[in-house]
Amino acid sequence: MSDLQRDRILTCACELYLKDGLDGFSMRKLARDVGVTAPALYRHYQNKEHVLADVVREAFREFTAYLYRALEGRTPWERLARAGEGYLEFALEHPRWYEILFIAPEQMGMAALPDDLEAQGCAVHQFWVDRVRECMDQGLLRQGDPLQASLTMWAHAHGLVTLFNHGAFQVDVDTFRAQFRASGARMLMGLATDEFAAEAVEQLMGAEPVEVDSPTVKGMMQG
Amino acid sequence: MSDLQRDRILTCACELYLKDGLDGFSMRKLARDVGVTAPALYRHYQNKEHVLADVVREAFREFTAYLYRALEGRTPWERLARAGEGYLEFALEHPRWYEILFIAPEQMGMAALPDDLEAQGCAVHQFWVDRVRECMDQGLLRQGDPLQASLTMWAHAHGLVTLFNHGAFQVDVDTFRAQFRASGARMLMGLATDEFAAEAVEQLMGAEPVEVDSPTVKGMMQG
DNA sequence: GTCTATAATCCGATAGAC
DNA sequence: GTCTATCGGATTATAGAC
Repeated sequence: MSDLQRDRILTCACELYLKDGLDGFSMRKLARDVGVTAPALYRHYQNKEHVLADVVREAFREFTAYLYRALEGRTPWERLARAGEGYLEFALEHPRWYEILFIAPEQMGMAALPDDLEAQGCAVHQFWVDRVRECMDQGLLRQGDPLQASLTMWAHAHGLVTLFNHGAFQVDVDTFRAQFRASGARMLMGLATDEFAAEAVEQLMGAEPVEVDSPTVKGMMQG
Repeated sequence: MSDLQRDRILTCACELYLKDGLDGFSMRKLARDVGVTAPALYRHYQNKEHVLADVVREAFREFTAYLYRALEGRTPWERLARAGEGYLEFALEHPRWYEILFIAPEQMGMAALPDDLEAQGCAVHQFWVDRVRECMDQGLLRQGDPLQASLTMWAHAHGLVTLFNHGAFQVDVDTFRAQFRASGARMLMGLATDEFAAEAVEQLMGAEPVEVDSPTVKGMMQG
């Protein structure tokens, strides 16, 4: 069942995407890179959309490889910290791969994400929830909903790497790595002073002890 | 020096961008909406790039209007909290405006951002640094570099709204508002337990008491 | 200032010969 | 399985008449 030519097309498609981005990706360019004419591609792929779906699958393979190395850590904290490092390194070393994980399916000409890709996103998010939960169980992170806490951490990390990759910070990569860690440390320690923290939280959450419903995370990515 | 037709074109351009996004924006569509043929537009605008630059200027006008209302707050904390609310409401009510503030200039066919837009971004970022600094001065936020702390808060907020607007969370808007506040509260209070916080920070920052260089923020947005 | 007409490219996808 | 040829569409932008 192996289709060598299809594999060759996918390889070229990934290279083309990494080189020119989603906007610069076209079936005609892809055909040129493969060394055939454009119609020949349609013998192996139904259309552009299906090619891009395979490219996203490759992006997930790369991404999870970086993340799951964190499981070699021997303590919950080590695993969480290594997962954060892996997230950062992936985003820095492969910004185009990182980008396509968060691109809306409509931008790729899809009505919705294929089910298997949606499932991949859920699995990655579950990985984060598990890393947070075991730290809570050990008393390293404050008790609470691990899903909520993981969203806070994820949003912070995603925001930082997105802003950096878009060039909003004029710093070199090593400086940014230090910033990323320092900012993570501020999140763990808290931005408010001890005296003000309780009051600030109360003002933000309202008087009543709030229990926000857990969101259903559709996938880690791509709505 | 008023050019009424140019104003009309810009109005239609903003409506077209808000309706169809950057990908769906073309000079032909714009001409159709204005009620003229495409070449007529080039009497008033040099090219598409210049039209889009004016659209981004409008986005900044809207954005700063939301933000600067926060200055009506009577205390530093009230001003900071209101700024956060304004940021959230702007991103929720005008996701397309929010989006274009962070789009890379190359995606709009520009080599770089016009100087005045770059300056707008810097001004907005300075606004945030000022909100943080006055809270530090009052002992509400931990002492430190206001620029660093503001980046942590900004990344967190940007990450959350980006993920929500891209549809990664399957929650309604009101639930997300509550999540946004709750997540902000977690950032102020800190994710780690009091017992673990110091150790975690030390492990993240290294043994030596670290002073990360302040990044030069090129503009709040758009590298 | 607006028009018609057009240049010059690009795109995804298909029909049908070989 | 690949080719040539082509359909049908998009785009930015310009030349020149009115």
